[in-house]
Amino acid sequence: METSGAPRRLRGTTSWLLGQATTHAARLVSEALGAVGARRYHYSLLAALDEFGPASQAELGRRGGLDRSDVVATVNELAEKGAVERRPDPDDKRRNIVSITPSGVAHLRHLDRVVGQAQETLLAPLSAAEREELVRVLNVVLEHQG
Amino acid sequence: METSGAPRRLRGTTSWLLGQATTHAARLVSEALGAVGARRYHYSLLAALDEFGPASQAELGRRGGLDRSDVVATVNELAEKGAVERRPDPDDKRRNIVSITPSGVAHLRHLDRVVGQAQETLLAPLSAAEREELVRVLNVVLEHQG
DNA sequence: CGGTCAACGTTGGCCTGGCCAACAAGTCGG
DNA sequence: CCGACTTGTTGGCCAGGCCAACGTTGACCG
Repeated sequence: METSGAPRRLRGTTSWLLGQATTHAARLVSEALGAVGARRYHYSLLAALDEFGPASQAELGRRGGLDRSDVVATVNELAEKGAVERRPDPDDKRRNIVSITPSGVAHLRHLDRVVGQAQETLLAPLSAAEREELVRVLNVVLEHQG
Repeated sequence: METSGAPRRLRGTTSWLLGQATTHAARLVSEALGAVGARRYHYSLLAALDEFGPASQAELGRRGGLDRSDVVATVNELAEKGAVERRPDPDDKRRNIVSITPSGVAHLRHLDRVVGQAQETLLAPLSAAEREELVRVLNVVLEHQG
């Protein structure tokens, strides 16, 4: 075994790097959202509605990778805020149709700015080119996974 | 406001991208570790010991960003497995000195491979150059944050 | 020397995020 | 009409990250 002298640079391992970076980024975003009284799920759900339009809760869950049960809670909270409207689907009595309200859109815009700012501080040390490359690479990774 | 017609590409937002990528990466690593009965903390702590040598629990916590209380639990579990040894510090009765055992080193090597494999599947769609660049950029970001 | 403050290990608890199981109500294909 | 499936909902589990408190011990300063 060559575990004798020099300390190994596990920290330099990509996997660990990823772990560090991910937790860091996740915390930044969560904190930013928490500061304005929102959670990740709120943002995810509002964004999905804004992007793809009204949908049933199950469909919303599929869009954002949320569990059905979590969609219930999130829609409840957003509905209380008036950011979202939940009404029964006349064509399928099992379903609720969830749609974003104008107030919800405004709220989403706000969250957009907040999250964008968090990302700004995170990526501060990177040049414009590096950021672009990072975004591109991350997109590749994500799309590949489905 | 130009929020009229076309759906916006929120998903393309870097912040959201980061969110997606982070959760995805975190899950991959956690699953890989869980498959061999380990957790993030175990890996983190073993790596810190292997890299920097024996230390008190508080010091270990600082190295890996773990809370003191979590270090206690993790050391307990690792000690039961025989991967780690905890003995009182003769020079400072407040402290315990935690050191990694040969078996622990072997265990760590195993975890290294497991985590590396997870990362391999994550980064599969990337070219060697892209991976290098990704690692470099992530390092920059992390170092900048401290 | 005594007293004060800080660090240590430990216990216990909280909140969040992600997940799963079960259920009743509803839909749909055969 | 019957079985298989979907939907919304409730309840619960486990992990991760954090914080508060406590008793013990050490360092420092008057």
